[in-house]
Amino acid sequence: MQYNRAVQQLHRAFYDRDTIVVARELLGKYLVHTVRSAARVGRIVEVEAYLGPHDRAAHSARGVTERTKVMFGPPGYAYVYFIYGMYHCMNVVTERAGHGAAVLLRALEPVKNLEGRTCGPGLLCRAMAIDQRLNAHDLLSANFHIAASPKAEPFVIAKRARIGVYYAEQWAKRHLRFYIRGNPFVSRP
DNA sequence: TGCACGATGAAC
DNA sequence: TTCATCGTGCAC
Repeated sequence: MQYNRAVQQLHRAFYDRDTIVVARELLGKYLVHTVRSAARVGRIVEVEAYLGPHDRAAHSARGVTERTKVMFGPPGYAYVYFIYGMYHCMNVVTERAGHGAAVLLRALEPVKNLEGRTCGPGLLCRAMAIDQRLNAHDLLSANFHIAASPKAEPFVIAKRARIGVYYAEQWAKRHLRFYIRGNPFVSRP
């Protein structure tokens, strides 16, 4: 894989924009986590946008807490949380500090050094070796970041309702899940 | 200090 | 449809 971090790593300004725009543009980008000098790389094929405290489905809807404070921090940081007693989920914090928005990464297409399934937020974190230790980690770093893909292949973006947020009333119905149409690694096409 | 439940995934 | 499994948030 041709890869030049200096050229391809996304900058802070990428994340400091409207959350839906960031969510859509994260599709096709490469998530990179280097573990024991081996770069694990996956192409992002499915995401969900969580818009802020007004979004009833977002963790930030409960306000600033010990867990959600990262979501209210500056953009371009990882928000990693533990769920159902066994899985981790990874988000990318968006918009300016205090806003409380983030994009959940739901599925990856394996590119390099990935073993096991990567379709679904829990499996994705397991394959990428992402856990609580990476919570609040800056994504503008050498070992953990997101980069533009070396060869941008064209794709069509599909949008659907988010998964597992049935309790969020009208917010449960909004089409804030985005994925690459036809990609076999999407968790729920 | 206790307890209900969840941005999941796998089995049945 | 059910269950594993435990941190978080809020009630008491």
